[in-house]
Amino acid sequence: MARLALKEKIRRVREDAIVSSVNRLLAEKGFDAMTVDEVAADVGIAKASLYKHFDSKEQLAAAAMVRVLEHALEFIAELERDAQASPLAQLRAVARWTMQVQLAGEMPSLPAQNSALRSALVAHQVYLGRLVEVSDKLGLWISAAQRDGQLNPALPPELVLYTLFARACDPVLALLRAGGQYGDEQIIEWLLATCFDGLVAP
Amino acid sequence: MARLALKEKIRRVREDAIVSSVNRLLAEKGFDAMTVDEVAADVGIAKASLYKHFDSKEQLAAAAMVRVLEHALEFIAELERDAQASPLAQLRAVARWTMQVQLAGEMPSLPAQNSALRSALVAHQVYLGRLVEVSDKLGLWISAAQRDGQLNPALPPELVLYTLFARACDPVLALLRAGGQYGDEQIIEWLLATCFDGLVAP
DNA sequence: GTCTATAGCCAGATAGAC
DNA sequence: GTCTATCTGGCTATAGAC
Repeated sequence: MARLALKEKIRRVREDAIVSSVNRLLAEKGFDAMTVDEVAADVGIAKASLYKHFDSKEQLAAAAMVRVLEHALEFIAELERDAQASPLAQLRAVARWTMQVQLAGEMPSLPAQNSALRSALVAHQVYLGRLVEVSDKLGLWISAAQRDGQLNPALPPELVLYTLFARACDPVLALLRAGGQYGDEQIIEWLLATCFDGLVAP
Repeated sequence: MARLALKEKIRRVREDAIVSSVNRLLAEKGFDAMTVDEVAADVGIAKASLYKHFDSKEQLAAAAMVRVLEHALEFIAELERDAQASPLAQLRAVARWTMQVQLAGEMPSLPAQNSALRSALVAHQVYLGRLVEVSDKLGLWISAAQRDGQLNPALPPELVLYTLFARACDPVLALLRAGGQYGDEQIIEWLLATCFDGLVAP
């Protein structure tokens, strides 16, 4: 029994290291440019060993997405402890968090059009489950903020949700940073402003 | 002389057909998923003939981008004829146009992270020239709108420019359409609203 | 310039020994 | 489960006849 548990622990640690490498490489180069050889080299194991843990490149990407979603759920759970904050403030905090993750080079970037990847993701029960959890949590805040008159009630809640998700992989972040003129915090504040308050004058 | 001009005309028509196919395929599947074989089959010529016109897959993509930028410049030129319109209205019109192009399946989608493609693009003089032209035209309107107090003057003009470019390939558009509940015009109006006025209540 | 046929390469996945 | 070595398929690009 103890030996089985130990092996299981070792397996989890190894898979955690794999997912960390995948997560970083996905953030750096994107799904298509990332190769399984690179992942194996980065982890420091042979490619064949990788395939003992994950069946395909798509499964690797799914595992990375699951990790990100679980981190998001942890962050959301922390926010929920503060019952004082308004729903709008909570949504802004989540958006800020996603931008910080992106600037830290830890947000996997998956092509929306890769069909093999898409079908693997929609068939991935764990991924789907986490995605629904996050969507439900955010959906509650969105509805509340619209009832309170903080968010524009004319917008469908799904539009608000998709917009927040899209800001998590907004290319504007990387473009502004590439300019090199502004600090990360300044960039995030500006993007939050354009996301929630728009481009027009206040 | 006449024969040379005729051959030149034929060449242009053929290359125009090629670029049309590339443009559509890039919009449908993206750069990585598009294969040169598909392009050749779509145009109805052999792959080797394709390579007589364009040196590489990257050059094909660049040609498609040049065409889109030239269409944008034409649209901007039309807008400039209406001296009555405010700079903000002009920018909204441009943003609406990019979304219409996207929904029509005519907006090429290039991965931001493909390095071979990026280096080919930054070395492509015609592409760079058109990109600068569009940026300059929009930059004038952005500055004017900020002076008028229509656009938030606290935002750097480049941030506004990047934000408009990003809306031209916003995944939210496709997500909302995939839901199937709303018409294209409705979707565009909502996205324009979130882009310029933000998510918060008016 | 157009075609058929193929070179050359690379990346995902696997066989089989240990 | 880990490794080395290899298979396999698909893709970009080109050779060479016409």
